Amino acid sequence: MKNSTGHDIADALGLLLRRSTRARLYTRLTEGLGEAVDDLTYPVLSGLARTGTCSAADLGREIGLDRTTVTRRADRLEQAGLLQRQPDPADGRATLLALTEQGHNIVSVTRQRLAAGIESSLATWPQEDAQAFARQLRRFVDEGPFTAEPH
Amino acid sequence: MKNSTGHDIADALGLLLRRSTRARLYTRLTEGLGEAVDDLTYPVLSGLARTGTCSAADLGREIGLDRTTVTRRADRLEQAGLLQRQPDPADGRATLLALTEQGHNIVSVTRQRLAAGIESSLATWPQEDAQAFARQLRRFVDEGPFTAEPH
DNA sequence: AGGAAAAGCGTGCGCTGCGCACGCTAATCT
DNA sequence: AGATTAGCGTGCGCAGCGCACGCTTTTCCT
Repeated sequence: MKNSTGHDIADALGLLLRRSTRARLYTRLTEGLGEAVDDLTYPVLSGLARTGTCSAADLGREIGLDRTTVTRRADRLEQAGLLQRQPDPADGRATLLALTEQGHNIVSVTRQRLAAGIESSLATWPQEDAQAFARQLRRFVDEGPFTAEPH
Repeated sequence: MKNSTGHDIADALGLLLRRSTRARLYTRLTEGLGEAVDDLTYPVLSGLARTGTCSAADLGREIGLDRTTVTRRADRLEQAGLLQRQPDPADGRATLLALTEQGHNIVSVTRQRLAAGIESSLATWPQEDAQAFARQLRRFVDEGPFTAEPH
């Protein structure tokens, strides 16, 4: 009955979440990338990079926000030239959101920043440990208790 | 140059954060625990369990919120009997926040829920893998790129 | 084929939560 | 002792969120 592993992980996870709230992490990652991209708009940018060109409603579902909220955040990003609205050629009502090249660049930069931070903090780890950890983390996240959607 | 480990971890981490935003996770964890405890008030409760009885200002620093915000959330928790205000015997101006027994119970329940969820998702793992993962995760979080405080 | 229902978008509006500024009391410094 | 500082609660303005509405286009049903 020495299985306190669940508690250990819960503790570490709690600490991780406390440290890297979306707000905190994204604020830090997007520092100095222009006024339009901050902790609120970045999820839209990043989500769009993940899904590829799509509608605001779809993107909203992806990142867990209301359609209208996405629209407004997208407004800011569009005005800054990071994002572009295109009429859907297949559907006259629909408006597609598409990253511009500049938008893709921003996402690249932030992702690079995050990966670099992680790698530098892994610098002292034996490489095989780091790789094992990466695999396990991936598996944990995929199978984990947070897999189910909000509803 | 095969070191894409940083990117792998960054991806998994991104997914994890997307799934377990404070709002989502805490909403789920606090389900059915009464009207006073939700994703907003729970961090106060949980933080107070961590720090022990302390002032609202201190607690605010701990959980990254403004003093006044903590005060207001604490109001709700106090009204529900989960938390109690005590005049600081050593300082006439100060007001200490202290969990009631009922408050401690709530925290226990949510922590148990989280640990149980994690353990069940680890059920298929070899025990030594799970323990190794717990150790590595703990180390990663402690040394990690998110250690530094916001300012 | 054509009218009704549904889907998609943007915007007006009310609600909520946050943090700053103020006023007050108590402690600390000179 | 008088002045400054620290701590608390509350009033207030601001920002973001999501619902509801009006509009256009598509889809469905007869």
